[in-house]
Amino acid sequence: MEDRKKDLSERKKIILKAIIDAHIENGEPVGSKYLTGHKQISCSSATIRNEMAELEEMGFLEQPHTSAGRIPSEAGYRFYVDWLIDRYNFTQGEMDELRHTLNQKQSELDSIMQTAVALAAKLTNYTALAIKPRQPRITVARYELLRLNEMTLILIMVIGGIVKTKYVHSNRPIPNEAAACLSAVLNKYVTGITAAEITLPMMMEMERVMGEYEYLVSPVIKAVCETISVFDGGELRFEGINRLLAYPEFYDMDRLRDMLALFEKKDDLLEVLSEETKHTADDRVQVYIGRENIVKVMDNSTLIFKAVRDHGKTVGAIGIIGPTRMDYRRVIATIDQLTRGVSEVLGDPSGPADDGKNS
Amino acid sequence: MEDRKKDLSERKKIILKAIIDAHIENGEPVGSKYLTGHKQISCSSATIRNEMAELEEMGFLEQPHTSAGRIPSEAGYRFYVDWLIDRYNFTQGEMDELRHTLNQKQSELDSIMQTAVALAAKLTNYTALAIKPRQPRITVARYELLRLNEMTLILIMVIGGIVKTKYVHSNRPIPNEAAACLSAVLNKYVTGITAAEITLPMMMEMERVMGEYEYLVSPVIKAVCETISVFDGGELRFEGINRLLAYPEFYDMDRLRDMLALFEKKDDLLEVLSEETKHTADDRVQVYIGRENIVKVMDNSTLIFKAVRDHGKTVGAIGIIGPTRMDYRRVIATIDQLTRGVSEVLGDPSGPADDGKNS
DNA sequence: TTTAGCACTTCAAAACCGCGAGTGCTAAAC
DNA sequence: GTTTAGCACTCGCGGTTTTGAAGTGCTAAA
Repeated sequence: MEDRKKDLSERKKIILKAIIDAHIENGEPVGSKYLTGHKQISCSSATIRNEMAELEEMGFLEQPHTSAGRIPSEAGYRFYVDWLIDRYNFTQGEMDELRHTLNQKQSELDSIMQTAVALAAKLTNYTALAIKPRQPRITVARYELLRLNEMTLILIMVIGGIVKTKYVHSNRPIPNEAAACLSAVLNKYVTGITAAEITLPMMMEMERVMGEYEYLVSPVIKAVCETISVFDGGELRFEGINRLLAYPEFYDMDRLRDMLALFEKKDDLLEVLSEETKHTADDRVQVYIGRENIVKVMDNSTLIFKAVRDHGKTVGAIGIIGPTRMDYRRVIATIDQLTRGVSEVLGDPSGPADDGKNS
Repeated sequence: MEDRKKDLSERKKIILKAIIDAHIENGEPVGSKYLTGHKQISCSSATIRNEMAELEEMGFLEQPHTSAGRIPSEAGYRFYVDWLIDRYNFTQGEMDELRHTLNQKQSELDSIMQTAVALAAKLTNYTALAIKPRQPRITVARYELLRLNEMTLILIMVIGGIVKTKYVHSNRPIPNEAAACLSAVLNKYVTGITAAEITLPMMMEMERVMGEYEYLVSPVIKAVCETISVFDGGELRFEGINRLLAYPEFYDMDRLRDMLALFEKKDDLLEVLSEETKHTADDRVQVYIGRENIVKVMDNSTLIFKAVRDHGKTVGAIGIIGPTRMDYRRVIATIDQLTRGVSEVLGDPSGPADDGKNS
């Protein structure tokens, strides 16, 4: 990797950066003449043309057609993000707003993520997403049952620090003491194991212990399994979908439709993201440019996200999605600060630590 | 109202209906010659032209420009929906699918609505929406507190048949017995009243009763209020946003953007819908055409929805949103059947009753 | 190695044009 | 009085042509 940095002469780097900056700014192909005005470049347009031709040969630039300027290729953006980009500094005001908004609603992870993702959309003006990754081996830490009425119980489960509730309807009246009894049994037999690990002998054992209330075991266990399977399914939430339309690259109806379909189907993207958020141990902002994304629809889009940690454990991720031509500097910085902020609100000490380099 | 029906001669009605049917079908302005082929119309194109001119004068039709055919005006659609439309009959297959899908997931209102709205989008091929209306005077029926760990309680509330949970963090250790004690106090003092009705004297009284645990009262009450205010905020969920793009009337980027923004902001629409769902006592499918909608963005769109009742109480609504030119027949029938189906699954006896006329 | 000059390419927007659909009107027919 | 045929007129749509600007690659000189 590091040697690739040396592949380019200093002047080529300046030119490449200037081209990408300009293209990000206005979205149009940039020509040699335009760069003449750039302060760090002091050669003529002809020289720049030669350099550009070489940069194209190397795969960092491409031409929509002869006689248009150059636009960055995916490799170009990749090089830019990896080596050329400089750090974006938030103004104090922006930082304040960010902190303030996040601290507003001091409560569940869910609502914090919701605020954060809304903020991400607003600050970057791209479509933002919040990811709750799949958790294939999730277990219940604790059960509690309440008797709601004659025929209905409320089943309360503490799963991965989150509380989930579910009704359980019975076809026979439920005596008052049955609820407490059943919670005790559940807590004894089915804590710390996954849904798949609940075996028939276990259920029979529970029914034996429950004595005359054995008829409640089966519906409750069914409810437990259902809840777990819904919970570990992961979740993907979008905010600011309409912001896509602000960018000419999404003016193509077909692409737009595909994109919206992607947003609605969620499964594909969730799959990918669950993998990524789980595996990447490092705490960097992840940047996937164009075809680096596994989902075909996102060929011309960039996905940027970073995991949110709560006391070292990955509990989700926040990111944005937009055209490959995007303001990487600002977006990367925003996502970085935002995830830090969320961790902070969650009380994670590792939050404010700051290293800055990103991949 | 009824006399307006007489305003139009039988022939005019046939012609108007034919025009609207044709326009719904193919989206293009329909001319006099085209109607000659219609089976119920047996006069020449010239006569039809005269009739059309009169219908235009009355405000039921309009011309995009001279020398184009006519398209229905909003008043035209309104008349069509009120008087001209005939009933759409589902095939047995369609009915079966509907029932079957709805019965799949026999559980919470939330997930039933989710299934229903997905089904609505699929069946109609328009964007579907599920509404949980605002409930300004919501009260908690029952409280329960669990001690999660040293410093945290889980607050469980039964609100309007739904269970909500929330963490309460304390700054002092919480003894085991405090939870039970506090639930008893909550159940005694703050059931059946709205958040606004919790007064300072009441809180002081509770603190007195709680004795040494009085430091828990304030954070818990705060949590209660927060939860209530979030809960009665109402909810609006969309499904199938990408289906908008299938219709040429949304090919205009600006309109599309506005529409998506509407979907994200939700507040406006929720406001309107909460009002409507609450006030309309009757069990009809509601149809709002074009500028009949209070929200300006929806000028060229139609909103169709119907309340979902659970044992007589309105618990939500399901609807669709689409271009003014839409297949009213099918959509109205679909929404009607769908809400009936949901009520049925919820166990509401009034569900399957069937009258059919709609406004 | 850099630069000025020039011929060439390509696309985008504007201008143009003909076609066809559909109308309104008038006058004749029923 | 109502219906119909006929006709002149209008207007937008789609395709083609024209024009112009932008930018390149190459060559030859500095």
